[in-house]
Amino acid sequence: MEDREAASVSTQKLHSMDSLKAACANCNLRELCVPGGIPIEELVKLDAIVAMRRRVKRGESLFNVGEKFRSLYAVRTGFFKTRITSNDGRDQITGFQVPGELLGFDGVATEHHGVDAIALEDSEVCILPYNELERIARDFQPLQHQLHRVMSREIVREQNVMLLLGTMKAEERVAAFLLNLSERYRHLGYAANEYVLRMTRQEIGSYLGLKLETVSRSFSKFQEQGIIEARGKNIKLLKMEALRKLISATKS
Amino acid sequence: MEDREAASVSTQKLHSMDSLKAACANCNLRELCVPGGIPIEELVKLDAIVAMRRRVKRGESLFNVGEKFRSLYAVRTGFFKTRITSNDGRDQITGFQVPGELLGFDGVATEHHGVDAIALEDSEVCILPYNELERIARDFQPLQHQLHRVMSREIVREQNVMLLLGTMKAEERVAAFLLNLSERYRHLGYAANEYVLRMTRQEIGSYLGLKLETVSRSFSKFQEQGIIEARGKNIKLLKMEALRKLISATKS
DNA sequence: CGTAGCCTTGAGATGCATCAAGCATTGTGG
DNA sequence: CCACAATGCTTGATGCATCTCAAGGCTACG
Repeated sequence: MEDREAASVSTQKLHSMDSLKAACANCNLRELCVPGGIPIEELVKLDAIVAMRRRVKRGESLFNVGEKFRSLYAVRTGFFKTRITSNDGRDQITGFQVPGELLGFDGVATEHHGVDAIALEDSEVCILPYNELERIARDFQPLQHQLHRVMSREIVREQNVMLLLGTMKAEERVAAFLLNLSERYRHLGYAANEYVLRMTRQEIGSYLGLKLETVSRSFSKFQEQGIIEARGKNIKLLKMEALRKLISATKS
Repeated sequence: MEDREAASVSTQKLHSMDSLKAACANCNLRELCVPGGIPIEELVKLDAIVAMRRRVKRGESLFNVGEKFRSLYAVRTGFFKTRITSNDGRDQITGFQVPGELLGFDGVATEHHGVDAIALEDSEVCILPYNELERIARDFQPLQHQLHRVMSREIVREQNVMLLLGTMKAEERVAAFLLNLSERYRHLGYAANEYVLRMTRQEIGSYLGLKLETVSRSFSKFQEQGIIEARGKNIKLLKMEALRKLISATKS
């Protein structure tokens, strides 16, 4: 419930010399800046408000349920999970976030965060104060539109997770998960067919609505079939086409 | 893929005399207008762009996957479902919409609709042309903020559905569904403990990730226990507290 | 080097899906 | 207005996918 930005030691104001280029030029702020083709003079304005950074160590949270919502966060480096918890203590991972992705939209509705955001490795985020973001979005239409696009994309992503949770079998879910991660790593410029998982089997299971044993068994089965190689958290996708077939095996 | 607004016979321009009051004063446009406490002069602007209506008969669709996105829709009267479909033909209902709620946010990201929206009874919607909505949101901060709140609320709603699909047992899901409908009817000024379902068992099942037989059995069981009375689509909630207990029966 | 967390694998239990049959309700055309 | 067809709903019997419980091995970190 506290205002962490004010208190956090790891929050730092960038030197103004840096800030012109730093935030949106060097930063992987793909989601907000890149797709709109935002011109340089507007990037400067954005830079001005995105000048704050914050480091979050592995296992620590960026924000927690109930905290006052003030900012969105753009992942610069690292890896996060978001987690929702019900009254009676059930929880579910609602997403994993990689560099370039935005966090915190759940807080806009109620002005309080509705999920926990937890770093799965040492990470760094850009802080985007939400009031200021709304202000410059009013003056600058492409940014406004881009902001709406990102929120809409999150809605669409969640609808697809609902489809996965509501209709797919365990192995199909795991295959879809592996391919989704692959696609996102590729998009970041990393290898699409070989990566290191940042989350545990139990976290994968929580996201997919499965128990960790079921995730493990799916991995083992794919490995027997020669579709993947899984040594702990090291994953190689040997037959991506076979994985794709698994999730689109025409059900009436 | 067609531009229905232009072609539809049931779309009608309101008389300008009416339009001053009609759209946001008489209309149940709760989500966008009411919570912000939007002043009358701004309501006039909103009215100007919301002057178009459209009727959708039971069973017909308001929009379909792949259609060009141009507008959001506010349900004035009636009842809708939204449905997502995967490549291989699996589908899932992603939500039910009652009067006052907005439809179509999934289209903003890609400029094409990602779900089908289908009327479950004869319905009427207000058409909110999206470009114009963005334009006046730029000039009028409370509307901008309200728009963001509504999108955020949709994100939060979907996260809660993910939690339901990922962690709850069949009867818990059905109980949660009945209570959720109850709450929304209450909010519309109807009885909270007695209502008529507008959707089939199979549609409820699709939304909850269950088969229709399982939904039916849950209803029957609740009825045996005296918690509800279910005669076809007529539902009475006799013991709301018991229903609430069902969904928060402390799981470790 | 030791310990705690993480992962794998097996065996058995169970909740939900599937298949099937009959009943109820709604809408339609005679 | 009635008869009938189509659609929706309920209930039972059976099968199977995934969970649960358990044990042992692996890995990473202090």
